[in-house]
Amino acid sequence: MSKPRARTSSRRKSAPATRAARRHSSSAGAPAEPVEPDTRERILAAGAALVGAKGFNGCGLSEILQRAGVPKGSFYHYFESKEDFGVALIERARDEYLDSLRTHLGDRKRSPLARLRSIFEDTRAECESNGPTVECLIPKLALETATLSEPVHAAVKCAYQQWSALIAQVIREAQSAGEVARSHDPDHLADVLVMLWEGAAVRMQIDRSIGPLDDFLAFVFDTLLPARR
Amino acid sequence: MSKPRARTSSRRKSAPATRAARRHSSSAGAPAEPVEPDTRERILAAGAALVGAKGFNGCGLSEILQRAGVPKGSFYHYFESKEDFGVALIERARDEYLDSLRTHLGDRKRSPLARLRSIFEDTRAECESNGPTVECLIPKLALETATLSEPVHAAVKCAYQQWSALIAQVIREAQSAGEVARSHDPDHLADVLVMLWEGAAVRMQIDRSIGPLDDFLAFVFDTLLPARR
DNA sequence: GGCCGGATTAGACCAGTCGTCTAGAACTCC
DNA sequence: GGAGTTCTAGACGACTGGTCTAATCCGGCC
Repeated sequence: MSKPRARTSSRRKSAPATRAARRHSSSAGAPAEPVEPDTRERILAAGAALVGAKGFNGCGLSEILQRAGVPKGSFYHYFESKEDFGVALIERARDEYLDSLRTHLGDRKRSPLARLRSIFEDTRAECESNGPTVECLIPKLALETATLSEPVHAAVKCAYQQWSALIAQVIREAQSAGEVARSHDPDHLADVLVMLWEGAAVRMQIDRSIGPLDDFLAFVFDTLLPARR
Repeated sequence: MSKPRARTSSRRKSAPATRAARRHSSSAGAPAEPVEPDTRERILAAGAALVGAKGFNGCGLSEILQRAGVPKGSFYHYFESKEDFGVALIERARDEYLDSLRTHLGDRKRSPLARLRSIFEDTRAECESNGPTVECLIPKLALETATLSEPVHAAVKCAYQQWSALIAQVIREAQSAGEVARSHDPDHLADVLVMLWEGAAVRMQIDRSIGPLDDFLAFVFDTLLPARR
């Protein structure tokens, strides 16, 4: 029953987008793109939007490709299978998110606690403007496919570990700076923050309101972290 | 784009299960079902297992029906559509969970805090024995379909509100009994607990370990609730 | 017994699924 | 200019998806 499955993990094969096809208009949307993004990225972007909205199994390849303005034949040039595509989607979302995290956390002009706070408030602001529909792709894909596909599972797990580690690091700095009670174990506290944030994000989608994110911020920064002892 | 969609919300059409269903209990009470469970319930049970494992869009009707030993033609006698079936799935999971919650919380022989703790520890124990794969159907379906289907969304939302309300209630009792710091607002605290638990459940599936649930228990009952101030 | 009418089932139906495959266009490098 | 690689193009196939209509079952009624 199970397909043969071609072991290799994936990892963008090289730099396939030589010069990024100039012609080939057909692109429905993009009005003034300086250099139109390479095909692979276009597929991923369309996929992220669609999968975020309708789930991984909820949308078909054809739909994604049509939205990306890319023919089917190209898809299988860049990805081995839909599953492989899912992994790429997660890696992309993870890299994007972790990069933004590192940017915030590396801002030495602010105190560690302020930096920590900023990463959550930033997302909150984004959700406020884009509507609470903004989807966290990762938990979504995680719940939907993690039980089925080992590669997807691995990608998700890795994303969470890195995320937790970054938070733990800034907590340590905040403790050194005396901004956070030393009684908290940084690693456990980081896990708690990540879990709570995750839960808030899920709840936000359910309530269709950013209220849960506000609850998160209020609880974490007004109650939890400043706690004596 | 969107299908015509047959207006009526759903709500089990009447009493389709003529005799078969011993009036389809619904009042959880039903002790021992001598007669084999009615068809509708069999479909729901099979669906819960399969959807929990593979997602709502990840498994087809035929698969569910085959597992339930019910012919395909019968499905549309009991449900209007697959979406309607999804709603029923959620309502079933919600009723089951909330009932078990009420049982625990109504146990007057224990202190409010002990009761609160027991509902989480109970699930933890269950996950430990059944493997961490145990799926919370509700968040899964919520993330997967809530953006698409209004009825599903409503069912999920309702489930969370009731859940939160139950937790808030027992927190109030615990505060009256002096077991939990009064500085916490019961409603907000309940939301935080629910979010955190939700996040822990998601994380459990990702880590494939009940570690996150233990982190939850330790954090909530050793650190958060006993907090002075 | 003959008939009726609702409950239940069987299976056809087609749109849509993922994935394959062959042609050829576009570009690079010799 | 020509050879070779990369990428695009989209028809195609095998299959499954959810849905629905037409037939069957079965107990009750005259």
